[in-house]
Amino acid sequence: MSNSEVVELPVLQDGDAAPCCPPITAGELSPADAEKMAAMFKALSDPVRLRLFSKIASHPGGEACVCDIADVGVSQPTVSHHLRKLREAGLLTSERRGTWVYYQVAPSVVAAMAALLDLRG
Amino acid sequence: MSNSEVVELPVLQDGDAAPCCPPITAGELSPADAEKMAAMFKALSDPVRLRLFSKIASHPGGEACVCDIADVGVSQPTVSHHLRKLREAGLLTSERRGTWVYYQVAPSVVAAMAALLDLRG
DNA sequence: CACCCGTATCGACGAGTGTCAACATAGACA
DNA sequence: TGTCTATGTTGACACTCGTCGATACGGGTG
Repeated sequence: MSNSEVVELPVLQDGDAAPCCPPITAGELSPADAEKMAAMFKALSDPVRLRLFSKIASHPGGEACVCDIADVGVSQPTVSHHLRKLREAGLLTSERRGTWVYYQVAPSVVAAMAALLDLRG
Repeated sequence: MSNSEVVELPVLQDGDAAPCCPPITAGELSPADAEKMAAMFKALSDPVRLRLFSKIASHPGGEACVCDIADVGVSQPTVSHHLRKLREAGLLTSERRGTWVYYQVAPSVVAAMAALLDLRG
């Protein structure tokens, strides 16, 4: 349940505070960078995953129990499936505390997302 | 070839200078907003599309002829297919000038993308 | 007009994705 | 130990997606 078995953590987490890829307008994306960025976007390209992610991100501390966010109109296994995808993409981390499992937004991701969506024009 | 037949232009272009959706950390995303945002992310969730988009975005004026960007390792019909997807997602616009077709990055998208990717963790 | 070049569309194929019901696993508690 | 609750995993299904070759369209140029 910890994240130790996650094979690859793409994008935004390479060092600690620097994004993996140059700005998209700075020049042609290398195939490798394109692959990493696409993986991140892909993880966010499903409405259910987006709602799960926003529910977690908008919780105090950027963390939430599965039981608090599971109401998105799909079955429980499907919720679990989507949370796994987000975790494998490096956007979430998970931690079991007693009976419940808590998901947290990976640190550097929040700011990047907020900046994208809060941007005026 | 003009964009007049595009059925829906999602995200980031509703008014002119305001994004369609609230910041992801501001609260739970509504199902409708999640759908719109997911459509945008989906358009960017393919490495080939990402490279095409970055090639156009990094060209002077944010515009490029297809012939200048077509070298991404896939066949010409596939390039055309991906450019259409980006256009249908509202991320690009296209215009025919004589023999060649030019694609431009939709205005508000550039800044948002750059902000996301240029952000320091 | 005929020809060539740049780009879009069509049809088909294999691979991947979202979803569910059924089952498995892990803690809490009696 | 046994049972209940919360979550993850498995297997199957329909559907979508990325890709290509073949073909069509549109505009120069001869």
